[in-house]
Amino acid sequence: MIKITFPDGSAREYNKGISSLDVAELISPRLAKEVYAATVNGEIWDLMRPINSDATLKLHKWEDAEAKHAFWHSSAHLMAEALESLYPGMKFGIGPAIENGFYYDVDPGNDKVITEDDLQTIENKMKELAAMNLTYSRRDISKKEALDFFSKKGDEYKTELISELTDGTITLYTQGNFTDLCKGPHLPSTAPLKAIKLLSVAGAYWRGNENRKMLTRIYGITFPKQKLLDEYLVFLEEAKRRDHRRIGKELELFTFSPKVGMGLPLWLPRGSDIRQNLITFLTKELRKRGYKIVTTPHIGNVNLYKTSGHFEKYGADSFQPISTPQEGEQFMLKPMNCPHHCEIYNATPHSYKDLPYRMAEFGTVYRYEQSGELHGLTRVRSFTQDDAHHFCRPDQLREEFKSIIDLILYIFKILNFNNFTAQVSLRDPANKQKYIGSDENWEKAERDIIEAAAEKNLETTVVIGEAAFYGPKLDFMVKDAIGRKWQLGTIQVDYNLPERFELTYNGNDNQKHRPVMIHRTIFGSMERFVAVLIENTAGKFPLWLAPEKAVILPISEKFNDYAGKVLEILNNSDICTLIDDRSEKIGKKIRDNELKKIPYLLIIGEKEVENESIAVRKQGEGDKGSMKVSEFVNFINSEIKKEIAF
RNA sequence: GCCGAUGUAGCUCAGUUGGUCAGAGCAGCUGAUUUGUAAUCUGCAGGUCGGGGGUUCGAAUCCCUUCAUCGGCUCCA
Repeated sequence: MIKITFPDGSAREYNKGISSLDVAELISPRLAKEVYAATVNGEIWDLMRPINSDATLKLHKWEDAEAKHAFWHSSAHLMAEALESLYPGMKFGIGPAIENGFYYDVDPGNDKVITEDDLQTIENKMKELAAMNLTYSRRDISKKEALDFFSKKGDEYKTELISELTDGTITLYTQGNFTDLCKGPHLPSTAPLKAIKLLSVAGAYWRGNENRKMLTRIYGITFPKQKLLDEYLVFLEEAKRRDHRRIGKELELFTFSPKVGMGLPLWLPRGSDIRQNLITFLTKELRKRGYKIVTTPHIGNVNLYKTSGHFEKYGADSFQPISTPQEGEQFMLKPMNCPHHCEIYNATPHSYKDLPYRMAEFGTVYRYEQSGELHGLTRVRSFTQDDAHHFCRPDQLREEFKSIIDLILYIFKILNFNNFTAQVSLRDPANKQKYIGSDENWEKAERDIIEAAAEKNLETTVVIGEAAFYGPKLDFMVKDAIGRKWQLGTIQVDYNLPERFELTYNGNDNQKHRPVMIHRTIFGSMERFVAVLIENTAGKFPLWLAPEKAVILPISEKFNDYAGKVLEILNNSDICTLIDDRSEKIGKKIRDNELKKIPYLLIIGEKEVENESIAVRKQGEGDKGSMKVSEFVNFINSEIKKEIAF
């Protein structure tokens, strides 16, 4: 007998070799139907795998990520089986479960192409196979056997993977006629794979290496119930409706023109107002916190970037230097603001008493992003960073870093950004040539970041190898409507540029000392931030950000005169207001302006003219009763104050 | 940059296998209506079917090329 301990601490005895599924079955047959994987002694296992010694056991139902993982991983194998039967000779790369579903990378052969038109056929085949209730069986195998098996099959991708594995750790899984290299875990059988949907097909480099062959990646998702799949598909549709590219067009916020150039956003008046409202707000906040605002040109001499090291690192992949009629002069569109800011620092002498020097600029930069990478406002070739550089003494670094974390959290809170994650990005110690600067400085900077985040009780994930080439960083990430992750704010420690630009300050010992530099953004860029804001709010911006606060709707043309007077009063009171004096019925005007997401609709008819008032309707909420115009002015101002005063 | 797909009026989309196929709704402009909380009615105008080239008696439809967009990959100072 062996003892199995459950998560609640209770324990029971079972026969040696019992499977997790049998344990579930003994607890309740219904539970057995709902579990998809198990964690045995901290390791995720197949339900069928025999437990041969005392163990802790947690059974995973659909709600658990572990269950979904096994479910989708088994689905990937099922898809592979379907593909193999439909396309004999197809070769297989890898086919993992992902956050939402699974994919498989396949090589259909040189003259074959799989397109979205083929997905239905593959899907049907999967359904057919799933209904056969095939069992997934696990087999330990030696490296040699594994290599023999897959080279016989002609699957060079699998043999490549196996050749890098250690002997004794290799397992195969088989269901039906399909056998795959896999460490599992899997479902007991294909029976639970009831609702199947293949979503898209895309290209993906083998092993993520752009120099290697491009395979075909097929994405799909499965659920144990059709209802869950239907809900997921509805969710995807809704997400598409929140896409900032779509809303940006509908609400006339921004556009792109092939004539101007791809990835170069054109801000329309309404989008520009939102952007400007953000800038005004943040500028005010920065001044309160001791920042100095500076302005620098959009280009800089090539030598500036040679000094900074950016030219060597990124010169070849940038917009190429601009030549002038004068021989030998070359300028670059500025890809970042830091070198300019270093030279501003150098323009005046600094005492240790004056540090930290916090220098901020809404600086527009230009980066040559690959054409296939451009994406709405989130990935563009020209964008405005809410950039700042803190020049401080080494002993101030920790506090300075923490104050920036505070600022970012404060701004996110005002904007109701709750779903961000914080990521500490460190260098890859195995790949030091990618970075510049001494080991000592790197280690110190990494320590400072980790400790500052910890002192601020910030929950972070640590990612090795994601650091900037000059220093480690703390990034704030958010997800867009359809789950893609974007980096917004970032805080980066840099010992390198101060060295290269020979920045100094006078210490209390009257000697020259080297300051440390912190690069930081809060929004990241105005473009990306507004994009995320659009998707967060679905275009219904908070009052203080809305381009127009109100629109006046006269019930008929008879009231246009009075409406015009109200319009003038509101606009003179800095409450940006529109008027809709078309010869339309009031219902139509309300509908049209509701759809424009203007926060307040002010209806004016006979009653309002008589009482010198306005009937206030709040967007999305309906009639709020009538008010005097002056009352409305006060009301709007106090509402705005509530939104941005914390 | 790479793989695949898409590109028809300002917007959303119809246009079977090449042969009155250049259409609809919304938006716009006309005129009528003068309206009380999510779509009043009439009429008009709008596109060399992304651009260029080709096949054909005939191309929105087939082929080539180019530009742009979309989904991924790679990249992201």
